[in-house]
Amino acid sequence: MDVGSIIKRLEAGGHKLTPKRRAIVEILLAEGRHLSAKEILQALQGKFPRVSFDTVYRNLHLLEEMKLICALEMQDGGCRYQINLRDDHHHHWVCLGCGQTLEVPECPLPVLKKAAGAVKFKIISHRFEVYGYCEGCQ
Amino acid sequence: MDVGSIIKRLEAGGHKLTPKRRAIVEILLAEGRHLSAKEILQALQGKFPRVSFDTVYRNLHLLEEMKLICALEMQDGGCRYQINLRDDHHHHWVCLGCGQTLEVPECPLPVLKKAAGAVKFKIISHRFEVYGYCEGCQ
DNA sequence: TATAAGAATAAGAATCATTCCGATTTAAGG
DNA sequence: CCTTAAATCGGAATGATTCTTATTCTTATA
Ligand SMILES: [Mn+2]
Ligand SMILES: [Mn+2]
Ligand SMILES: [Zn+2]
Ligand SMILES: [Zn+2]
Repeated sequence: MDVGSIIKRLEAGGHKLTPKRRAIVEILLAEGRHLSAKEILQALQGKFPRVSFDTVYRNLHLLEEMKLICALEMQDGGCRYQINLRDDHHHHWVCLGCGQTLEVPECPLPVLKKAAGAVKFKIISHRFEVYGYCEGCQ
Repeated sequence: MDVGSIIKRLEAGGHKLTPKRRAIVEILLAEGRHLSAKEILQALQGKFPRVSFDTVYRNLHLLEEMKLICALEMQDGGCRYQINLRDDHHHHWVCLGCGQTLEVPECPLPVLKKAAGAVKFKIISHRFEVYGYCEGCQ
């Protein structure tokens, strides 16, 4: 993922390319790890001292909708965001030490659905995250 | 699960049996479905008009630690609580309509760990919930 | 280049679940 | 009954996220 292809996909979706929007993407690309909304705001304030939380969240929601970033729900309920390296639906192992993530090879839902068998339940959404420490942080 | 066996386990754990603690257990048993902290507080205020949120959360956390209740994390980030019908670790299908829950037969984690194979990652915790509509609510 | 329309933003208030605090009360054992 | 740690109260504080209104950009089109 690079700035160019992300911008291309934003434009294809009919969204404006504003300086703050571009900067948020650049910050996420430059950092490589998952960042909280607050961290993104602080990084953004380097270039734009008057930027607001509202702008950060609005853009994060947009980028998430377009599947350009992954939103990771943390143990404490907060969210962290990172550039999406894949196009398909997937989950993460999240390192609580360094913030690195590993991607879970397969979503466990299909297997469970098969196991549930007869159970009639219309699935709307699901969440699955694993928290711990990567090799380097143990 | 009945009040008696829950009280027995609280006492075995060295915890006092206070009127509010007992009432919270009774409310969860009587309702059968998962309740938010606010709903529990409101029900509790029927008997104890001056009870506080602090008391509700303190007791819910205690009951959860003792595995007497399950805390379900909802889509919106809030939590709901219900009497734990099983002693082992498990997850839930949560009906967004009626609040009913179905228990997932198996935790997907062991299978994933095997699939991950060589990955060295010290797991601290994980979350897995499925949201949707049960047969009656579809 | 000028204009218009809609998208995006700023600033700060509001929300809402949850936690924290210091003062007071209470359950349970001896 | 006494003692003491545990539990509670009342309300303030927290912190992430959302909302509101006025204002400013972007982009397309004339
Ligand atoms: Mn990912
Ligand atoms: Mn359960
Ligand atoms: Zn999945
Ligand atoms: Zn599990």
